[in-house]
Amino acid sequence: MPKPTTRDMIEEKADDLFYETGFEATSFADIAKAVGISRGNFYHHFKSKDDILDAVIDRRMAKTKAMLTTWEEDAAPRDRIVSFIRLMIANKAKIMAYGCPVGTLTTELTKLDHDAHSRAADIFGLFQDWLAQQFAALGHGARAQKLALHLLGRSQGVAVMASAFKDEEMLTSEVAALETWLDQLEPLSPVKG
Amino acid sequence: MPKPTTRDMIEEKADDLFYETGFEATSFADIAKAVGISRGNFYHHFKSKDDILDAVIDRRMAKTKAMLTTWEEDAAPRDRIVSFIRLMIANKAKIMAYGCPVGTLTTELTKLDHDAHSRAADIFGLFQDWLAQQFAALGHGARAQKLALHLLGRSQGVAVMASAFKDEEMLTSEVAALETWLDQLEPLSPVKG
DNA sequence: GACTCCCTAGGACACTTGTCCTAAATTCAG
DNA sequence: CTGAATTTAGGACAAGTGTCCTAGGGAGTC
Repeated sequence: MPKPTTRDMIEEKADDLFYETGFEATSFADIAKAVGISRGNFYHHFKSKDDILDAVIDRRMAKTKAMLTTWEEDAAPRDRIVSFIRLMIANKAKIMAYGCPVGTLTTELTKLDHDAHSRAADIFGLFQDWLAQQFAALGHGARAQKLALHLLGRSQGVAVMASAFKDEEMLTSEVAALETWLDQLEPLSPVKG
Repeated sequence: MPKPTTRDMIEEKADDLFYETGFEATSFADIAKAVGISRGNFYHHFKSKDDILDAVIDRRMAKTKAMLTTWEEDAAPRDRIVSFIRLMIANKAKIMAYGCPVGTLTTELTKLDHDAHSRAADIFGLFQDWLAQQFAALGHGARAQKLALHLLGRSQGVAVMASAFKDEEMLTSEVAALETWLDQLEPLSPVKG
């Protein structure tokens, strides 16, 4: 595989640091040290800190889209939704340490009154639309968007509490509860079959 | 009533600013301007920024305890829990603008790896214990703590999504769903009666 | 009035911030 | 190899950070 460009490495490390320590608390010096380049070199690749943030959000949107596509390998909409729910299990350690990357970034940008806030929220939009498609395929057309938003909210709540209390049991039991919730949704009248 | 001391005013304005713009993003200069005092004057009242944070957390804990006590004027545990749920309606505007004060502070302190993180999480602990008492009084003794944590998580999820999307409809409909959830909990075998 | 003590203002401090500039190093095309 | 373009390092910059110091103002007691 081609070796990553400096720009790629800046994006990658910035992505990690924004997640782990927050956007505001991450300085150019921190990113420079993580990448292993000089501070002044940034401005050849990004013209401002906000520019890096934009790139990180783009990057997260692209990765999210790719992940959602992967989950579509499961033919059954129900299983696709389960993939989403179990993402919290897969990312358990990071969620307990830093919360949800989407939720925490969006929340921070809201408080900073930052222009990029709505673009960060658009990542939630990607999840919501994709989940709504799956719920619609399960026969919940009219309330598909609402169910998607509900599921997103439940996930966010789990992430916030699990990281606040560093409580793995809470995370796993709430994930189980979400799967039960999914399988008990009514009415079940799939579009086809 | 006695006029507030300078220390009180610092705590109050710091509390507001930490909520509205975040702990890290709030500077001494910001607080000084809000209070109307000089920057150098702080160190007569607080010996560091962390000291102000400690005072703000103490203040929030005290206000939380007072609020929980107020809610106990309702004799019925069910109504007490409803008071908690409807707090999101009462604080709708602020929640949509800044999220939940407890959740967002705890999340930020987690990322900053700040010592006060666990003290901030203790505010969640106050809510959880109080809610667990109410669930226990409703006859859910064995799973009272778990139900309390579930309800806290649901609330956090609502706050995160409502502030991300600035979606008032989501907030009100999820609050209604929580009340439905509460009234459909089983088994209902109150301790007395 | 004199004295003490608490409170306040304002500036100095060392450091970090995001940003920008310049010059050298590197890469690559001809 | 030569020359142009890209990429890099390192430092300068003004502004802002949390912290600390000192001098004076104001209230209250003897």
